[in-house]
Amino acid sequence: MSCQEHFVRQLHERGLRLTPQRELVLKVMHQLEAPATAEEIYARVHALSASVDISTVYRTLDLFREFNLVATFDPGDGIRRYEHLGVEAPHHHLVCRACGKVSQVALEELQPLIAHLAATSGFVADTVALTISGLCAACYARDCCHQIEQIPL
Amino acid sequence: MSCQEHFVRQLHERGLRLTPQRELVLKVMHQLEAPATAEEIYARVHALSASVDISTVYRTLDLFREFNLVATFDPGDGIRRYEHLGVEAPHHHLVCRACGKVSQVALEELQPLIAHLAATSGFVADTVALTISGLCAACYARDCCHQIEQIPL
DNA sequence: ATGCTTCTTGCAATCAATTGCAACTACAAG
DNA sequence: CTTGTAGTTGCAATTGATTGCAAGAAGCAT
Repeated sequence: MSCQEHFVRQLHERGLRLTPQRELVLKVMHQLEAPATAEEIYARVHALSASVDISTVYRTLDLFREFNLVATFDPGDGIRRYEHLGVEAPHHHLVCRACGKVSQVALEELQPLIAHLAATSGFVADTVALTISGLCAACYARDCCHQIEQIPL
Repeated sequence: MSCQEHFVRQLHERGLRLTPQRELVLKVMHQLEAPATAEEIYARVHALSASVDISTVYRTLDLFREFNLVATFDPGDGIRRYEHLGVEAPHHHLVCRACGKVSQVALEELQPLIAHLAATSGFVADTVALTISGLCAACYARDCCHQIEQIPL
């Protein structure tokens, strides 16, 4: 089953409709080889059909996220990136708070934690789109006075 | 050493200054008994001194975050909450994507994961302010068709 | 105290993202 | 094919948050 067929089926399951706008955004997501901002995605959609509004792109990307067709993360600059799942295996993101570098972590590496949370509190963590902030190895080495201590009132 | 003294010392270490505005925001943070939005914090600061601008509140809260005086998280509504550390022990947040409920996880529970990341990639995760999205036990039970499958292109 | 340098502030403009609403349209039923 | 209805869109306004900049003030040295 193609991605588009899968998408149509998920739409139907929820009583939603396939529109030209949604097809265009899906097509653009397939062309992306790297995570992109909503503005970048909008630019590509706009090139295909100039009448599509950016708010429609945002709404469609939200829909894709609900359907787990895309994952989102914020590399720390406050601008959300959308990443098509299927291009790469689902993975989590480590974002360096100092240099902004984004590295990936395979799902499996977080499995013990996710299993632990499920066992202790019943919380089922999303298996896509977890973003962990911190310092990458290089920045940690540079910034050695990063003690995090408890402050008394 | 009081929180304020600690704050002044951290300011001096970076060549920054103690201003009435920063003292006010710190005072308001101490009065909070629950995480608050920037707007709520601004309202309290404004009540103490009407001339303080909201952009100053945002800048000051950013500073507090750098100093690990506050932690921030987004419970899923797109509005950031600021939480004074010291009122409660530092902790991570589990945010339910369906009902918005926020539960807390002690630092220790994530220690194995953090240690694992440090060992494999050298990435030092922040020990405050990690937010994990997912479904709480109740919503998971209700929403049973949450399969996250890999979509072929 | 006084002056000087550098940081900080308030203001307004801006940015990314969301939302209300009326016009429009996908699509199933007849 | 036609119709009806509920989902969808474009537009404009709005929201939460950030930023550029000139005026102002903290804090150090004299």
